[in-house]
Amino acid sequence: MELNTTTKISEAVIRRLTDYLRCIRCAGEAGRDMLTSLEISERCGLNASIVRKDLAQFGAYGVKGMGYNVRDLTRQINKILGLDKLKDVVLVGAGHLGTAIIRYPGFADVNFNFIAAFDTDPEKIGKTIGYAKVYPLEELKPFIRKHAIQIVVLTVPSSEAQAIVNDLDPGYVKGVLNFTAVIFPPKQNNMFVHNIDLAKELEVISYCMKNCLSQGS
Amino acid sequence: MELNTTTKISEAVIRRLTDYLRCIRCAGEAGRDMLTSLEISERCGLNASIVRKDLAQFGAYGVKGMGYNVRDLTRQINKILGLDKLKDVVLVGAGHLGTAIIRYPGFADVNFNFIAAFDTDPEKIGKTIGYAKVYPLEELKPFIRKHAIQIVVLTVPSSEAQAIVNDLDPGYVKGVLNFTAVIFPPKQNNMFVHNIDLAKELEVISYCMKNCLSQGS
DNA sequence: TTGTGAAAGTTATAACTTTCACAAATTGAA
DNA sequence: TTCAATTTGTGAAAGTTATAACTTTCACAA
Repeated sequence: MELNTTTKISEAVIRRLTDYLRCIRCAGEAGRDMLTSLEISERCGLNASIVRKDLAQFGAYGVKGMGYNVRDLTRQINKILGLDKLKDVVLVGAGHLGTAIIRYPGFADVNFNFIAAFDTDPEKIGKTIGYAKVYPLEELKPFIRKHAIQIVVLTVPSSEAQAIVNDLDPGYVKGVLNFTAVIFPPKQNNMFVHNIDLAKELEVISYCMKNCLSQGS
Repeated sequence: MELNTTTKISEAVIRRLTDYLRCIRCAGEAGRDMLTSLEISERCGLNASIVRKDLAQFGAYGVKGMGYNVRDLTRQINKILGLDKLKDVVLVGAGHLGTAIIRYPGFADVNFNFIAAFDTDPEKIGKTIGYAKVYPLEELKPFIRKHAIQIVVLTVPSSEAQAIVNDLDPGYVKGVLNFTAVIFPPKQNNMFVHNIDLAKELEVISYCMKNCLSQGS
Protein backbone atom coordinates (compact mmCIF):
# COMPACT_ATOMS: atom_id res chain seq x y z
CA MET A 1 0.00 0.00 0.00
CA GLU A 2 1.11 3.52 -0.76
CA LEU A 3 1.94 6.15 1.78
CA ASN A 4 -1.11 8.22 2.54
CA THR A 5 -0.97 11.67 0.98
CA THR A 6 -4.61 12.56 0.45
CA THR A 7 -6.48 12.09 3.74
CA LYS A 8 -5.90 14.66 6.42
CA ILE A 9 -3.96 13.24 9.35
CA SER A 10 -5.05 14.61 12.69
CA GLU A 11 -2.63 15.81 15.31
CA ALA A 12 -3.93 13.13 17.67
CA VAL A 13 -2.65 10.47 15.28
CA ILE A 14 0.77 12.13 15.12
CA ARG A 15 0.98 12.26 18.91
CA ARG A 16 0.14 8.57 19.09
CA LEU A 17 2.83 7.81 16.52
CA THR A 18 5.37 9.43 18.83
CA ASP A 19 4.13 7.15 21.62
CA TYR A 20 4.45 4.10 19.41
CA LEU A 21 7.95 5.15 18.51
CA ARG A 22 8.96 5.48 22.12
CA CYS A 23 7.37 2.20 23.10
CA ILE A 24 8.92 0.38 20.15
CA ARG A 25 12.31 1.81 21.06
CA CYS A 26 11.91 0.48 24.61
CA ALA A 27 10.94 -2.94 23.33
CA GLY A 28 13.82 -2.95 20.85
CA GLU A 29 16.29 -2.11 23.61
CA ALA A 30 14.84 -5.01 25.58
CA GLY A 31 15.76 -7.32 22.69
CA ARG A 32 12.36 -7.72 21.01
CA ASP A 33 12.27 -7.78 17.24
CA MET A 34 8.55 -8.25 16.70
CA LEU A 35 5.65 -6.53 18.45
CA THR A 36 1.90 -7.04 18.02
CA SER A 37 -0.65 -4.26 17.90
CA LEU A 38 -2.01 -5.59 21.18
CA GLU A 39 1.33 -5.26 22.93
CA ILE A 40 1.88 -1.76 21.60
CA SER A 41 -1.62 -0.78 22.65
CA GLU A 42 -1.18 -2.09 26.18
CA ARG A 43 2.11 -0.30 26.67
CA CYS A 44 0.61 2.94 25.38
CA GLY A 45 -2.71 2.58 27.21
CA LEU A 46 -4.80 2.35 24.05
CA ASN A 47 -7.09 0.02 22.16
CA ALA A 48 -5.35 -2.38 19.77
CA SER A 49 -7.51 -1.49 16.78
CA ILE A 50 -6.53 2.12 16.88
CA VAL A 51 -2.88 1.12 16.74
CA ARG A 52 -3.55 -1.04 13.68
CA LYS A 53 -5.64 1.69 12.07
CA ASP A 54 -3.06 4.39 12.69
CA LEU A 55 -0.28 2.32 11.20
CA ALA A 56 -2.31 0.92 8.30
CA GLN A 57 -3.26 4.44 7.33
CA PHE A 58 0.33 5.11 6.28
CA GLY A 59 1.01 1.75 4.71
CA ALA A 60 0.88 -1.93 5.57
CA TYR A 61 3.88 -2.26 7.82
CA GLY A 62 2.83 -5.41 9.64
CA VAL A 63 2.88 -9.09 8.83
CA LYS A 64 -0.44 -10.82 9.33
CA GLY A 65 -0.26 -13.44 12.02
CA MET A 66 3.09 -12.14 13.20
CA GLY A 67 2.94 -8.48 14.14
CA TYR A 68 5.24 -5.57 13.35
CA ASN A 69 8.98 -5.74 12.89
CA VAL A 70 10.58 -3.42 15.42
CA ARG A 71 13.39 -2.20 13.22
CA ASP A 72 11.23 -1.62 10.14
CA LEU A 73 8.45 0.06 12.04
CA THR A 74 10.87 2.41 13.76
CA ARG A 75 12.26 3.42 10.41
CA GLN A 76 8.77 3.91 8.94
CA ILE A 77 7.48 6.06 11.79
CA ASN A 78 10.67 8.10 11.79
CA LYS A 79 10.10 8.75 8.11
CA ILE A 80 6.46 9.73 8.59
CA LEU A 81 7.40 12.21 11.30
CA GLY A 82 10.36 13.57 9.39
CA LEU A 83 12.83 12.31 11.99
CA ASP A 84 14.95 10.41 9.52
CA LYS A 85 17.30 13.32 8.94
CA LEU A 86 19.48 15.02 11.52
CA LYS A 87 18.16 18.49 12.43
CA ASP A 88 20.17 21.26 14.01
CA VAL A 89 18.41 23.20 16.74
CA VAL A 90 19.48 25.98 19.08
CA LEU A 91 18.54 26.68 22.66
CA VAL A 92 17.84 30.13 24.06
CA GLY A 93 18.26 30.36 27.82
CA ALA A 94 21.05 28.22 29.29
CA GLY A 95 19.62 27.88 32.81
CA HIS A 96 18.84 24.68 34.65
CA LEU A 97 16.04 23.65 32.35
CA GLY A 98 17.97 24.51 29.21
CA THR A 99 20.95 22.51 30.43
CA ALA A 100 18.74 19.55 31.27
CA ILE A 101 17.13 19.67 27.85
CA ILE A 102 20.40 19.76 25.94
CA ARG A 103 21.53 16.73 27.91
CA TYR A 104 18.19 14.90 27.66
CA PRO A 105 18.92 11.74 25.64
CA GLY A 106 15.45 11.72 24.06
CA PHE A 107 16.36 14.47 21.59
CA ALA A 108 19.33 12.65 20.16
CA ASP A 109 17.20 9.51 19.85
CA VAL A 110 15.03 11.34 17.34
CA ASN A 111 17.89 13.04 15.51
CA PHE A 112 17.73 16.49 17.04
CA ASN A 113 21.12 18.03 17.52
CA PHE A 114 21.64 21.04 19.79
CA ILE A 115 24.45 22.93 18.10
CA ALA A 116 24.44 26.11 20.19
CA ALA A 117 22.95 27.83 23.21
CA PHE A 118 22.39 31.53 23.84
CA ASP A 119 22.24 33.45 27.10
CA THR A 120 22.74 36.93 28.52
CA ASP A 121 24.70 35.79 31.58
CA PRO A 122 28.44 36.51 31.06
CA GLU A 123 29.23 33.65 33.47
CA LYS A 124 27.71 31.14 31.08
CA ILE A 125 28.97 32.53 27.80
CA GLY A 126 31.87 30.54 26.37
CA LYS A 127 31.06 27.41 28.36
CA THR A 128 29.90 24.20 26.75
CA ILE A 129 26.77 22.19 27.53
CA GLY A 130 26.84 18.78 25.90
CA TYR A 131 28.19 19.62 22.46
CA ALA A 132 26.68 23.10 22.44
CA LYS A 133 28.74 26.20 23.11
CA VAL A 134 27.02 29.10 24.88
CA TYR A 135 26.98 32.39 22.94
CA PRO A 136 25.76 35.85 23.91
CA LEU A 137 22.12 36.46 23.04
CA GLU A 138 23.03 39.18 20.52
CA GLU A 139 24.60 36.51 18.35
CA LEU A 140 21.39 34.51 18.07
CA LYS A 141 20.09 36.28 14.99
CA PRO A 142 23.28 36.11 12.91
CA PHE A 143 23.81 32.51 14.01
CA ILE A 144 20.35 31.51 12.81
CA ARG A 145 21.01 33.18 9.47
CA LYS A 146 24.45 31.70 9.08
CA HIS A 147 23.44 28.14 9.97
CA ALA A 148 19.92 28.26 8.54
CA ILE A 149 18.44 27.16 11.87
CA GLN A 150 14.82 26.09 11.57
CA ILE A 151 13.99 25.19 15.17
CA VAL A 152 14.49 27.18 18.37
CA VAL A 153 13.96 25.86 21.89
CA LEU A 154 13.02 28.56 24.39
CA THR A 155 13.93 28.19 28.06
CA VAL A 156 14.36 31.81 29.11
CA PRO A 157 12.52 33.52 31.98
CA SER A 158 8.90 34.19 31.04
CA SER A 159 9.40 37.94 30.99
CA GLU A 160 11.84 37.69 28.08
CA ALA A 161 9.94 35.17 25.99
CA GLN A 162 7.81 37.51 23.90
CA ALA A 163 10.67 39.77 22.89
CA ILE A 164 12.78 36.85 21.74
CA VAL A 165 9.97 35.29 19.73
CA ASN A 166 9.16 38.65 18.10
CA ASP A 167 12.77 38.97 17.06
CA LEU A 168 13.11 35.54 15.42
CA ASP A 169 13.39 35.61 11.66
CA PRO A 170 10.47 33.66 10.15
CA GLY A 171 12.49 33.43 6.96
CA TYR A 172 14.57 30.79 8.72
CA VAL A 173 12.81 29.68 11.91
CA LYS A 174 9.82 27.44 11.27
CA GLY A 175 9.26 25.99 14.73
CA VAL A 176 9.58 27.18 18.31
CA LEU A 177 9.42 24.93 21.34
CA ASN A 178 8.34 27.13 24.21
CA PHE A 179 9.09 25.94 27.75
CA THR A 180 8.31 29.29 29.40
CA ALA A 181 5.15 30.02 31.36
CA VAL A 182 3.94 32.38 28.64
CA ILE A 183 1.39 30.78 26.33
CA PHE A 184 1.74 31.62 22.64
CA PRO A 185 -0.90 31.06 19.97
CA PRO A 186 0.06 28.13 17.73
CA LYS A 187 1.18 30.44 14.93
CA GLN A 188 3.38 33.48 15.43
CA ASN A 189 4.78 35.21 12.39
CA ASN A 190 4.21 32.07 10.38
CA MET A 191 6.26 29.98 12.81
CA PHE A 192 4.77 26.93 14.57
CA VAL A 193 4.91 27.49 18.30
CA HIS A 194 4.41 24.58 20.67
CA ASN A 195 3.92 25.41 24.32
CA ILE A 196 5.13 22.96 26.90
CA ASP A 197 3.99 23.26 30.46
CA LEU A 198 5.93 20.84 32.62
CA ALA A 199 3.32 21.18 35.34
CA LYS A 200 0.45 20.23 33.05
CA GLU A 201 0.60 16.48 33.57
CA LEU A 202 0.78 16.99 37.30
CA GLU A 203 -2.39 19.06 37.07
CA VAL A 204 -4.06 16.26 35.15
CA ILE A 205 -2.91 13.74 37.78
CA SER A 206 -4.32 16.05 40.42
CA TYR A 207 -7.70 15.96 38.73
CA CYS A 208 -7.54 12.17 38.28
CA MET A 209 -6.72 11.69 41.93
CA LYS A 210 -9.42 14.06 43.08
CA ASN A 211 -12.00 12.24 41.00
CA CYS A 212 -10.57 8.74 41.29
CA LEU A 213 -10.55 8.27 37.55
CA SER A 214 -9.17 5.11 36.09
CA GLN A 215 -7.56 6.61 33.06
CA GLY A 216 -4.29 8.31 32.42
CA SER A 217 -1.27 8.74 30.14
CA MET B 1 -25.75 26.28 37.92
CA GLU B 2 -24.39 23.50 40.05
CA LEU B 3 -20.99 21.93 39.66
CA ASN B 4 -21.24 19.02 37.29
CA THR B 5 -21.05 15.68 39.03
CA THR B 6 -23.03 13.38 36.75
CA THR B 7 -21.67 13.76 33.20
CA LYS B 8 -18.35 12.19 32.45
CA ILE B 9 -15.64 14.79 31.85
CA SER B 10 -13.15 13.79 29.19
CA GLU B 11 -9.43 14.13 29.60
CA ALA B 12 -9.36 16.54 26.65
CA VAL B 13 -11.51 18.98 28.62
CA ILE B 14 -9.19 18.73 31.62
CA ARG B 15 -6.17 19.43 29.46
CA ARG B 16 -7.87 22.49 28.02
CA LEU B 17 -8.70 23.70 31.52
CA THR B 18 -5.01 23.65 32.32
CA ASP B 19 -4.42 25.78 29.23
CA TYR B 20 -7.10 28.24 30.27
CA LEU B 21 -5.54 28.46 33.70
CA ARG B 22 -2.14 29.25 32.30
CA CYS B 23 -3.50 31.80 29.85
CA ILE B 24 -5.65 33.47 32.51
CA ARG B 25 -2.63 33.65 34.81
CA CYS B 26 -0.65 35.41 32.06
CA ALA B 27 -3.48 37.86 31.49
CA GLY B 28 -3.84 38.46 35.23
CA GLU B 29 -0.15 39.22 35.54
CA ALA B 30 -0.55 41.68 32.69
CA GLY B 31 -3.15 43.52 34.77
CA ARG B 32 -6.36 42.25 33.14
CA ASP B 33 -9.28 41.50 35.40
CA MET B 34 -11.84 40.41 32.83
CA LEU B 35 -11.36 38.13 29.82
CA THR B 36 -13.85 37.07 27.14
CA SER B 37 -14.18 33.56 25.80
CA LEU B 38 -12.95 34.91 22.48
CA GLU B 39 -9.72 36.23 23.99
CA ILE B 40 -9.07 33.01 25.86
CA SER B 41 -9.76 31.00 22.73
CA GLU B 42 -7.37 33.04 20.64
CA ARG B 43 -4.56 32.76 23.16
CA CYS B 44 -5.08 29.02 23.38
CA GLY B 45 -5.62 28.45 19.67
CA LEU B 46 -9.23 27.25 20.01
CA ASN B 47 -12.77 28.13 19.02
CA ALA B 48 -14.59 30.48 21.42
CA SER B 49 -17.63 28.29 21.85
CA ILE B 50 -15.63 25.37 23.13
CA VAL B 51 -14.16 27.61 25.79
CA ARG B 52 -17.65 28.67 26.85
CA LYS B 53 -18.92 25.11 26.78
CA ASP B 54 -16.01 23.77 28.79
CA LEU B 55 -16.48 26.40 31.47
CA ALA B 56 -20.29 26.29 31.45
CA GLN B 57 -20.13 22.55 31.99
CA PHE B 58 -18.82 23.14 35.50
CA GLY B 59 -21.00 26.14 36.31
CA ALA B 60 -21.86 29.55 34.94
CA TYR B 61 -18.73 31.49 35.76
CA GLY B 62 -19.13 34.25 33.18
CA VAL B 63 -21.14 37.45 33.04
CA LYS B 64 -23.14 37.97 29.88
CA GLY B 65 -21.95 40.96 27.94
CA MET B 66 -18.78 41.15 30.04
CA GLY B 67 -16.79 37.95 30.01
CA TYR B 68 -15.07 36.07 32.82
CA ASN B 69 -13.52 37.54 35.93
CA VAL B 70 -9.86 36.58 36.01
CA ARG B 71 -9.59 36.10 39.76
CA ASP B 72 -12.83 34.13 40.14
CA LEU B 73 -12.18 31.94 37.14
CA THR B 74 -8.69 31.08 38.35
CA ARG B 75 -10.13 30.03 41.69
CA GLN B 76 -12.88 27.96 40.05
CA ILE B 77 -10.56 26.10 37.69
CA ASN B 78 -8.08 25.47 40.49
CA LYS B 79 -10.93 23.94 42.47
CA ILE B 80 -12.09 21.76 39.57
CA LEU B 81 -8.57 20.43 39.06
CA GLY B 82 -7.97 19.94 42.77
CA LEU B 83 -5.19 22.54 42.79
CA ASP B 84 -6.71 24.58 45.58
CA LYS B 85 -4.79 22.75 48.30
CA LEU B 86 -1.02 22.54 48.68
CA LYS B 87 0.31 19.10 47.75
CA ASP B 88 3.62 17.66 48.83
CA VAL B 89 5.53 15.77 46.17
CA VAL B 90 8.93 14.11 46.08
CA LEU B 91 11.45 13.82 43.30
CA VAL B 92 13.46 10.71 42.55
CA GLY B 93 16.64 11.38 40.59
CA ALA B 94 18.40 14.67 41.39
CA GLY B 95 20.20 15.11 38.07
CA HIS B 96 19.97 18.07 35.71
CA LEU B 97 16.36 17.49 34.81
CA GLY B 98 15.31 16.84 38.39
CA THR B 99 17.03 20.02 39.52
CA ALA B 100 15.38 22.01 36.75
CA ILE B 101 11.98 20.62 37.66
CA ILE B 102 12.25 21.41 41.35
CA ARG B 103 13.18 24.97 40.41
CA TYR B 104 10.55 25.29 37.66
CA PRO B 105 8.19 28.02 38.87
CA GLY B 106 5.15 26.42 37.20
CA PHE B 107 4.81 23.80 39.93
CA ALA B 108 4.57 26.30 42.74
CA ASP B 109 2.01 28.28 40.72
CA VAL B 110 -0.33 25.32 40.97
CA ASN B 111 0.40 24.50 44.60
CA PHE B 112 2.83 21.62 44.19
CA ASN B 113 5.56 21.64 46.77
CA PHE B 114 8.71 19.55 46.34
CA ILE B 115 9.62 18.58 49.89
CA ALA B 116 12.44 16.11 49.21
CA ALA B 117 14.60 14.56 46.51
CA PHE B 118 16.23 11.13 46.42
CA ASP B 119 19.36 9.96 44.65
CA THR B 120 22.02 7.30 44.82
CA ASP B 121 24.93 9.66 44.19
CA PRO B 122 26.78 10.32 47.50
CA GLU B 123 27.95 13.66 46.07
CA LYS B 124 24.39 14.90 45.92
CA ILE B 125 23.07 13.52 49.18
CA GLY B 126 22.73 16.13 51.89
CA LYS B 127 22.62 19.03 49.44
CA THR B 128 19.55 21.17 48.94
CA ILE B 129 17.72 21.95 45.70
CA GLY B 130 15.22 24.74 46.11
CA TYR B 131 13.62 23.84 49.42
CA ALA B 132 14.15 20.11 48.95
CA LYS B 133 16.93 18.22 50.70
CA VAL B 134 18.49 15.29 48.83
CA TYR B 135 18.27 11.92 50.64
CA PRO B 136 19.70 8.51 49.76
CA LEU B 137 17.36 6.41 47.63
CA GLU B 138 16.95 3.82 50.41
CA GLU B 139 15.09 6.39 52.45
CA LEU B 140 12.43 6.94 49.79
CA LYS B 141 10.09 4.23 51.04
CA PRO B 142 10.09 5.21 54.72
CA PHE B 143 9.84 8.89 53.76
CA ILE B 144 6.74 8.24 51.68
CA ARG B 145 5.19 6.34 54.57
CA LYS B 146 6.10 8.92 57.15
CA HIS B 147 4.91 11.93 55.13
CA ALA B 148 2.01 10.19 53.36
CA ILE B 149 3.36 11.26 49.97
CA GLN B 150 0.83 10.80 47.19
CA ILE B 151 2.79 11.99 44.17
CA VAL B 152 6.25 11.00 42.95
CA VAL B 153 8.15 12.66 40.11
CA LEU B 154 10.60 10.36 38.38
CA THR B 155 13.74 11.76 36.72
CA VAL B 156 16.15 8.84 37.10
CA PRO B 157 18.04 7.14 34.23
CA SER B 158 15.67 4.97 32.19
CA SER B 159 17.33 1.76 33.33
CA GLU B 160 16.29 2.36 36.93
CA ALA B 161 12.75 3.53 36.29
CA GLN B 162 10.93 0.20 36.40
CA ALA B 163 12.50 -0.96 39.64
CA ILE B 164 11.62 2.26 41.40
CA VAL B 165 8.03 2.23 40.20
CA ASN B 166 7.64 -1.42 41.22
CA ASP B 167 8.85 -0.56 44.68
CA LEU B 168 6.47 2.35 45.30
CA ASP B 169 3.79 1.66 47.86
CA PRO B 170 0.36 2.04 46.20
CA GLY B 171 -1.09 2.39 49.67
CA TYR B 172 0.35 5.90 49.67
CA VAL B 173 1.41 6.85 46.15
CA LYS B 174 -1.50 7.60 43.82
CA GLY B 175 0.29 9.37 40.99
CA VAL B 176 3.65 9.11 39.25
CA LEU B 177 4.99 11.67 36.81
CA ASN B 178 7.47 9.83 34.64
CA PHE B 179 10.11 11.87 32.80
CA THR B 180 12.24 8.88 31.83
CA ALA B 181 12.38 7.39 28.34
CA VAL B 182 10.56 4.26 29.54
CA ILE B 183 6.86 4.30 28.74
CA PHE B 184 4.54 2.96 31.44
CA PRO B 185 0.92 1.93 30.98
CA PRO B 186 -1.42 4.52 32.55
CA LYS B 187 -2.08 2.32 35.54
CA GLN B 188 0.64 0.50 37.48
CA ASN B 189 -0.30 -1.11 40.76
CA ASN B 190 -3.34 1.12 40.98
CA MET B 191 -1.20 4.26 40.63
CA PHE B 192 -1.81 6.77 37.83
CA VAL B 193 1.32 7.05 35.74
CA HIS B 194 1.74 9.94 33.33
CA ASN B 195 4.59 9.73 30.88
CA ILE B 196 6.26 12.91 29.73
CA ASP B 197 8.51 12.87 26.74
CA LEU B 198 10.27 16.21 26.40
CA ALA B 199 11.09 15.40 22.80
CA LYS B 200 7.47 14.73 21.85
CA GLU B 201 6.53 18.28 20.92
CA LEU B 202 9.65 18.59 18.84
CA GLU B 203 8.61 15.45 16.98
CA VAL B 204 5.19 16.98 16.36
CA ILE B 205 6.83 20.19 15.12
CA SER B 206 8.99 18.05 12.87
CA TYR B 207 5.90 16.52 11.31
CA CYS B 208 4.20 19.90 10.97
CA MET B 209 7.24 21.35 9.23
CA LYS B 210 7.61 18.39 6.94
CA ASN B 211 3.98 18.65 5.90
CA CYS B 212 3.63 22.43 6.12
CA LEU B 213 0.60 22.15 8.36
CA SER B 214 -0.98 25.28 9.68
CA GLN B 215 -1.90 23.97 13.09
CA GLY B 216 -0.03 23.62 16.31
CA SER B 217 -0.05 23.78 20.14
C1' DT C 1 1.46 -29.36 0.31
C1' DT C 2 -2.12 -28.35 3.15
C1' DG C 3 -4.38 -27.08 7.43
C1' DT C 4 -4.44 -24.21 11.48
C1' DG C 5 -3.83 -20.39 14.41
C1' DA C 6 -2.64 -15.79 15.01
C1' DA C 7 -2.69 -11.20 14.07
C1' DA C 8 -2.90 -7.44 10.48
C1' DG C 9 -5.97 -4.74 7.70
C1' DT C 10 -10.75 -2.99 6.95
C1' DT C 11 -15.45 -1.66 7.44
C1' DA C 12 -19.48 -0.10 9.73
C1' DT C 13 -21.25 1.88 13.58
C1' DA C 14 -21.47 3.91 17.98
C1' DA C 15 -19.77 7.47 20.78
C1' DC C 16 -17.96 11.60 21.35
C1' DT C 17 -16.60 16.53 20.14
C1' DT C 18 -16.86 20.66 17.96
C1' DT C 19 -19.22 24.18 15.75
C1' DC C 20 -23.03 27.02 14.60
C1' DA C 21 -26.61 29.96 15.62
C1' DC C 22 -29.52 32.22 18.66
C1' DA C 23 -31.99 33.47 22.98
C1' DA C 24 -31.12 35.56 27.38
C1' DA C 25 -28.79 38.65 30.22
C1' DT C 26 -25.98 42.48 31.44
C1' DT C 27 -23.75 46.97 31.05
C1' DG C 28 -23.44 51.67 29.93
C1' DA C 29 -24.85 55.55 27.28
C1' DA C 30 -28.43 58.54 25.56
C1' DT D 1 -35.89 54.47 31.41
C1' DT D 2 -34.95 52.62 27.17
C1' DC D 3 -31.91 51.18 23.61
C1' DA D 4 -27.79 49.40 21.57
C1' DA D 5 -23.85 46.76 21.98
C1' DT D 6 -21.80 42.77 23.94
C1' DT D 7 -21.01 38.32 25.24
C1' DT D 8 -22.50 34.32 27.85
C1' DG D 9 -24.90 29.83 27.91
C1' DT D 10 -27.03 26.18 25.22
C1' DG D 11 -29.59 23.07 21.99
C1' DA D 12 -29.22 20.97 17.60
C1' DA D 13 -26.45 19.66 13.68
C1' DA D 14 -22.27 18.47 11.71
C1' DG D 15 -18.07 16.45 11.90
C1' DT D 16 -14.71 13.49 13.82
C1' DT D 17 -12.75 9.60 16.31
C1' DA D 18 -12.67 5.25 18.52
C1' DT D 19 -14.41 0.67 18.88
C1' DA D 20 -15.96 -3.71 17.84
C1' DA D 21 -16.51 -7.05 14.57
C1' DC D 22 -15.18 -9.03 10.48
C1' DT D 23 -12.11 -10.59 6.48
C1' DT D 24 -7.75 -11.50 4.79
C1' DT D 25 -3.16 -13.02 4.85
C1' DC D 26 0.89 -15.06 6.54
C1' DA D 27 4.03 -18.45 8.90
C1' DC D 28 4.73 -22.66 10.59
C1' DA D 29 4.12 -27.49 11.48
C1' DA D 30 2.46 -31.85 10.26
